[in-house]
Amino acid sequence: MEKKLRMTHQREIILDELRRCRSHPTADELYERIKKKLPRISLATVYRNLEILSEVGLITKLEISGRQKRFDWDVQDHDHVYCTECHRVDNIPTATTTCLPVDPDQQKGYQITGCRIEFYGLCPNCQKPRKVQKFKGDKDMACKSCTTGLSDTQRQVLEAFAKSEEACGSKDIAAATGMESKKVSCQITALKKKGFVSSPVRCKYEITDEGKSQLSC
Amino acid sequence: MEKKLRMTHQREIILDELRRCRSHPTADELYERIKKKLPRISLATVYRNLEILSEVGLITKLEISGRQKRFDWDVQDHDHVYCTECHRVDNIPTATTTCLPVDPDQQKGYQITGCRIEFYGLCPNCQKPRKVQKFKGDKDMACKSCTTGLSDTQRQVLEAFAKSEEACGSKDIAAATGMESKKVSCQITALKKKGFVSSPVRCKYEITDEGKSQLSC
DNA sequence: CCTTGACATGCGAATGATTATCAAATACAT
DNA sequence: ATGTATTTGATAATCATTCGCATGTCAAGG
Ligand SMILES: [Mn+2]
Ligand SMILES: [Mn+2]
Ligand SMILES: [Zn+2]
Ligand SMILES: [Zn+2]
Repeated sequence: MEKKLRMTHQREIILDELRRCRSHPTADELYERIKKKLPRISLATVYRNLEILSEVGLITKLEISGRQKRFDWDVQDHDHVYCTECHRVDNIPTATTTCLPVDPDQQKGYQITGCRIEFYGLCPNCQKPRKVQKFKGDKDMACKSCTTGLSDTQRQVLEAFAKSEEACGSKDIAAATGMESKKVSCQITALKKKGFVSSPVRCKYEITDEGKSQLSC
Repeated sequence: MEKKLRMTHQREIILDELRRCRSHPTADELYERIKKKLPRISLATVYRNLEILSEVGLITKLEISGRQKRFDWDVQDHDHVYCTECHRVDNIPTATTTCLPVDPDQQKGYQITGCRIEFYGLCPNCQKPRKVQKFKGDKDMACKSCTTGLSDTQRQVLEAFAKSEEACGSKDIAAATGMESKKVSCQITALKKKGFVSSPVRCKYEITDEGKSQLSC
């Protein structure tokens, strides 16, 4: 009573496109590439087929911890590393399979059917001196606030404040600079710590004299 | 310049409640338990605090492949198994740490900072002859539809529909039966295929005469 | 006591990834 | 060629999680 698969054009292209990827694309990345060949394809179709193809074992679905699923044309059993900064995923050769910490089949009453090993760290790109760093929350900002200068982003935010006649919120700055408001509010917090902006009213901020002088450096 | 944490009542209760859990609850499960002590607490507060507590190392955040995050009061380094059927998560003692397949630090140019090992399989409960089975997609349902009868779960759902005056959605049934709504909607799909429920409007279902007669067997 | 300001909370709305729904199109066994 | 089960595209729904914001709390200092 297995339902049989049809080889539709879209299914073929999806498989083909994944196979010519050396990387481990997400459904969405694949969708973007496939749209060039099949402009009318739906994202749902991509998801559907990746699911089906992995069910029948033509491709592998990678479930990297807590993030987007990725897909692999390589159905051989192998492990992966992912970069905690840019989320890139690569294959990684593990020492030997005989070395796997697999305990006797029955553990805690579980009937174990598999094991996933994930390494994580920084990819070659992200090891380089921080450039387009992802936000890491307050910790990062604390570091930055130790330095005397202003990051490009902070300067941008501060300049937006300088242009404003009255105290304004993070949303206004976001609109003025085109930055994400999340990022903006982080920057505001940092600027506030440095004393370059102050908050006359809750959730509203304005540039301080210190901030103004900072800008003119 | 680290921001200092306050031990608020809700934070205390959240930590306390997690610590008295032998399991690895999700934020939502914890929220449900905590609501009994703090009925006015917000789910966002639970999330926020679990995040903060794990950041400062008082608890551990588990990122089990592709599903809900779970939390662990135990900050010792240890591995986990999860059941592919019911998604329960348990600790699992691995043979010896010396046996980990950790290759030399530099692999593929990655600077590896960690490794996660996840075992999966069937928990003791789910090894028993299928009872409260999780959805497995159409394949499973096709099988079920070959059988003449109704599973316990399906009967439960169908009974809930029988009690309803008007067409209702999976959420309503979930509420009425106390089942997960995801599970419910799978059951509805199966029931629809069997012709025991029909969909007068998108996303709303009602019991059919066939369904009613099925119930009276 | 009465302010302040940093930190926290509750609420609701937003987000992002994925899945479900359903009418219309299509593949493919007969 | 035809009937029908499968598949598609478009879109709405779902689910877990996070964000924005007004409000609340509390320790420290007038
Ligand atoms: Mn791979
Ligand atoms: Mn544990
Ligand atoms: Zn990277
Ligand atoms: Zn189980």
